[in-house]
Amino acid sequence: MARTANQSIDLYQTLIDSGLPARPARALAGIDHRVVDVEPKRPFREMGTPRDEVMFVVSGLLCKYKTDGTGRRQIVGLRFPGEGILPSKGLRDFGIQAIVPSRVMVGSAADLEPIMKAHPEIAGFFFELVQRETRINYEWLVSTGRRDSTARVAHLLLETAVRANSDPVTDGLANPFTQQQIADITGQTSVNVNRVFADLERQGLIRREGRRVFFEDMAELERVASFHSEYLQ
Amino acid sequence: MARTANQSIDLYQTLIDSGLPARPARALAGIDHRVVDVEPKRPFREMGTPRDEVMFVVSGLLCKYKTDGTGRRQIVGLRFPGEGILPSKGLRDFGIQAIVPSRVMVGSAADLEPIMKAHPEIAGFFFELVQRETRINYEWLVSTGRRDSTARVAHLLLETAVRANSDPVTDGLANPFTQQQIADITGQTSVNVNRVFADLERQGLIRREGRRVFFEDMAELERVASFHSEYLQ
DNA sequence: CGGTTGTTTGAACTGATTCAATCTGTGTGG
DNA sequence: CCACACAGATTGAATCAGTTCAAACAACCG
Repeated sequence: MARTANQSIDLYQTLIDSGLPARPARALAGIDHRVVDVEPKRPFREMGTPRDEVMFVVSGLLCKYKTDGTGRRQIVGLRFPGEGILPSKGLRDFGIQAIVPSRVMVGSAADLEPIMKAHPEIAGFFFELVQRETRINYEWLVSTGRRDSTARVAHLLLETAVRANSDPVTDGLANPFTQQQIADITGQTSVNVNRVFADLERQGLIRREGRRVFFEDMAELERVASFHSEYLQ
Repeated sequence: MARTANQSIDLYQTLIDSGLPARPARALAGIDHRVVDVEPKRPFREMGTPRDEVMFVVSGLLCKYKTDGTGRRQIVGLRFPGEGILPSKGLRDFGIQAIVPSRVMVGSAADLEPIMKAHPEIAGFFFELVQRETRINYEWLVSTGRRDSTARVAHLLLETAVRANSDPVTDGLANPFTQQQIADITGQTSVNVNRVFADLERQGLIRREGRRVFFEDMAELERVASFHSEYLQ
């Protein structure tokens, strides 16, 4: 049960920033937990295992993924620092993997329960977290269902910039994804994602320096992506 | 505030069936509410309106939908009888419409709050409801992102049969959707949905009598759809 | 019966996939 | 510091799944 004051403070601050009052935030951040370093490329949690853990991402980036009948992968959710994966009854119907090397706080659902009883605000807090994820999910569904490939990629970039809390115009977005991962999120092939990136750059909407992406024309980018940030709260 | 004993008993029973204990179920079903008849084709709730209502579908079928930049519609969720739409902070980022004529119980979030305080089990109950919807959402994301058009339609039919609680082999599934609506769910065009239906029938996987669909080869249908019912609980 | 909504079909087209090859950057060991 | 390996990015050509447009057909309903 490794725990450092530093990491707990990070989580506490994150919870506060997410709108949880101080007392329940302290209780939640103080829960007995491990801090795990997760490497990309190897599965962290497999599909079909029990969902008896609370997780909060301290740093890095996790994804939830599923696989269709023919083995093609679809990433169904992302978890940025401060976001969590809550426990539930039954088994996990998704796998969890890191996109970049990540640090994750992992506690047990059993330890969480008494704290939720003692601090009823936590239930409402979790509820709002889940609602936000649902809104993101809906937006992803619109992307994969109705937007063309350019709009999908642009939308993901804009969403990532907001969720990663970066300033993509001046600093550029430190794009954490490989083109294959973007394909797995947006429901395309990596080949096409590559062509979309080239298009976006040719049109002057973005500029690339290695993985880093600068948003050269934010307004136009948001227009082609039909991106409206309100769903991120 | 129209309310009949009959309808309240329906909701009560539904809540019980969904796993809520008797006392909180009675309290929840007894909340002050209207029973609204919703007609298809005209919007019931518009996007951008406050999410200050609890709704439970008594009969019929509702959908949540969004629209992409070019006005193309994507249905992002369905609500079968016994399923609900919970309140949240902020504005609705989706519209609500009926697929078939529906009866909906509508209460106010303000009335819900004291009842949730008095019956803490309700929070957990709601949480599990939302988790189930999230699992369905993930499955839809895999469909629109990775499955081919045949698998998408087949998957929707199988999911609908389970959620509508019908026996699609002997009785047939009373398919509530127009082909345009199936297209709006699966991210296709109605023309292609039509061709997929014809294909499925030609392959002997389904048989159609008007809107009604009989599943002639359940095992094969589940295989082509990569459908595993566990995510529906 | 006429109007409306939904289904079916055909033909042309196109966005995205597939397959395959090449290129680039980064890290590793000698 | 170079040679090599490896992962990821890029490009081209052929193919195909699904769209688009347009028209015909069927079912339903007042």
